[in-house]
Amino acid sequence: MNIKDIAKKAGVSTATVSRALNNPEKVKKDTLEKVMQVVDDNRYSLNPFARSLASSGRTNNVVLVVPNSVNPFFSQLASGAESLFDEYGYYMHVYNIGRHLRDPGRVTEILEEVANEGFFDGLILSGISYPGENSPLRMAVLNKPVVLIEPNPDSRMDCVLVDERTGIWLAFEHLKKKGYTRLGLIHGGKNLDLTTRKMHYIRELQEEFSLETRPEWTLETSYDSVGLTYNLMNRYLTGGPELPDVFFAFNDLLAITAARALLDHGHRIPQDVALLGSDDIQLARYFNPALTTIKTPTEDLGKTAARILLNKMTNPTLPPQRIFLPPTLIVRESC
Amino acid sequence: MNIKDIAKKAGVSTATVSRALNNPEKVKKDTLEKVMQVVDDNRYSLNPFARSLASSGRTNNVVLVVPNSVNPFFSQLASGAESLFDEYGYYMHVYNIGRHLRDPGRVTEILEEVANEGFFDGLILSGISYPGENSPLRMAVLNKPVVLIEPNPDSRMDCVLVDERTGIWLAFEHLKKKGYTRLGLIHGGKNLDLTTRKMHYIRELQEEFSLETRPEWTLETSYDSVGLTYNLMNRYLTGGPELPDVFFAFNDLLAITAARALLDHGHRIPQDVALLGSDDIQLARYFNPALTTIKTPTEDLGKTAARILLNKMTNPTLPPQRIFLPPTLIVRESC
DNA sequence: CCAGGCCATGTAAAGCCTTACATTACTGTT
DNA sequence: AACAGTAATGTAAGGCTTTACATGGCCTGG
Repeated sequence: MNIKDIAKKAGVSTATVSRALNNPEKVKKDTLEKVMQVVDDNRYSLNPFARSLASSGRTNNVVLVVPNSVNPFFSQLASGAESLFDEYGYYMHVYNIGRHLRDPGRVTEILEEVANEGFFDGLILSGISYPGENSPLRMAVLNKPVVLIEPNPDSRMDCVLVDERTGIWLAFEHLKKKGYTRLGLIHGGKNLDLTTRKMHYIRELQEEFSLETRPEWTLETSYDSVGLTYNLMNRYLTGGPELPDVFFAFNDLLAITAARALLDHGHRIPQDVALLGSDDIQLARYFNPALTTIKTPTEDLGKTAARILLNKMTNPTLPPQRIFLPPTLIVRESC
Repeated sequence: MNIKDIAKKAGVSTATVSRALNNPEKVKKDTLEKVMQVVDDNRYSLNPFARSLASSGRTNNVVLVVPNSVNPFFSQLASGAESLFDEYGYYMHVYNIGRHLRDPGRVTEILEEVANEGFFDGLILSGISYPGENSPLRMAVLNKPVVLIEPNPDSRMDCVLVDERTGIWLAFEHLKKKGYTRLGLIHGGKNLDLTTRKMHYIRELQEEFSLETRPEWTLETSYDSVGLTYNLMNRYLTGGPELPDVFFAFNDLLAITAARALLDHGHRIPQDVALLGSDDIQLARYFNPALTTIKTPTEDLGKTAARILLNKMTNPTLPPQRIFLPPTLIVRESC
């Protein structure tokens, strides 16, 4: 069933059917009704591929790629971006690359395929380290506007990032003021971008605030699985190890699960061990104890990326920009 | 830049270029290299619309429509579905209909447009009440396989649902055993499907378990905004009202925010007021106090829906099925 | 040395729509 | 009644790829 069939049945030309469906106001009322009748009777709808092909390919879709859709951080980011896209008549879809994150080759491959499928006008890549300048991805994707959120800032692309270093600086200042000196670290995987970046800044800054770290106080768990995180924390604590003054968890999800394990082992927070999170996900505030955390302006991150992409889509020749958003420290109960 | 240009530059036919790009193994090595060189030099990629048009429209994309992507419930559901799609080589994108949920007309419109864009092979609709038999959506969507999660079960479509009634039954049994008789309710909006459904079952069952409800114990907040929920709870509690024995929150997010408000007003949980949630989102277990909740087999819901859709996509003539998944009661600290 | 078969490649039709331009049908004016 | 001008509709080209079938080259075995 295609537009020709409909045209024949309605006794009009294909052009008229096309107009009836796309610009009803351009068709006389009688004709319109006649056509629509046939369309409805046959439950017909235009073939989207032919449509986009013929009309040179606008889709009104954009996609947001996230590394872990279960982390509320990315939901919030998505929510921010979406609100803007929605306002401008775009449909935002999110694609989660999660389970392949440990395999950079596969990530590139997937992105490339998604890009090739290409049923969208623009792309936002969030929290994913971007394969270098000449990667096939880059080429595949380059025909469409792309903006990056929060990766390494050294590429030549549009990106919006948060200044993690000052986030950590702020947090450390707070720790020092409160008199903490022994710093535990909880991250979710040694080889992941997020981890290495934060680690880097920590090393850079710890001396300035006289914070001591130790291998036995730095815990490797998982960004994907809170279950795993809890178990690892649990096992660690069962040994009754000597604890640091404060644990810095690399995201709030980690912080919350760690908190629970700490609590379950009878450690009070913050009296016995303090806890510092990162991100300020929505629930951070409602958790008990409420989380002290380095707030990433999550919604803003999404909105800003969306704004850039929106510009880029209407005007593809715009030069790339790089926007830094400032983190803040939210002091609550846990630290 | 199209396949013809590439073909010309490489001195081969379009068919060869097409093969080089889609089935490299069908092309002699020399030729392949020559073609790929030109492709790379020109950063060329096949036009996805023409591609899908020519190959009669397979895209390897599926979309999952959710009503609220910020609720971890749906993230988990998505995660379940995705794991299966991934296994079978499909890319799952999620579309959040969130901010339009209060306007059913708009919801239909959006779904219809998304369906018309139609760059996917199948669709899962979750937690959204489905516009009746003859709605335009139905027609728009009907060309592709659709499966429904968790809506009203009376349509003629594939759907997977959880038996909410027995969930509530189990919970009420527990409440009775524990000696609670005064039941508070926290929902997120009077006119929403989820609310009316649960309300219905509650009314049906409360007598059997001698649970008293009262207008002043039933609180209307918001499923979308935990901030709003907290504020409303806060305001409510500030009056120092007489509290029920136990609050049943219609989802865990509500439960957690309510808990926080309760705690902030000095009510101990469960000693002063107990709290019962619904869904069993991941964090429910880690919250302090750990949430007693009616567990929806969330991942399974997603997986099952995915499985049905997968079948339906390969064999569109399959008759519609309806699968019920059982909820269970997870007793933890809050009740 | 030739028939038969396979491999690599080419040719061209098919897939379905949009839209510039051409044509026809009307309306209202003079 | 004729004409101008506008509104409605039709014609057909163009958008880009896939793929069935055709072709030609080369190899193998008899």
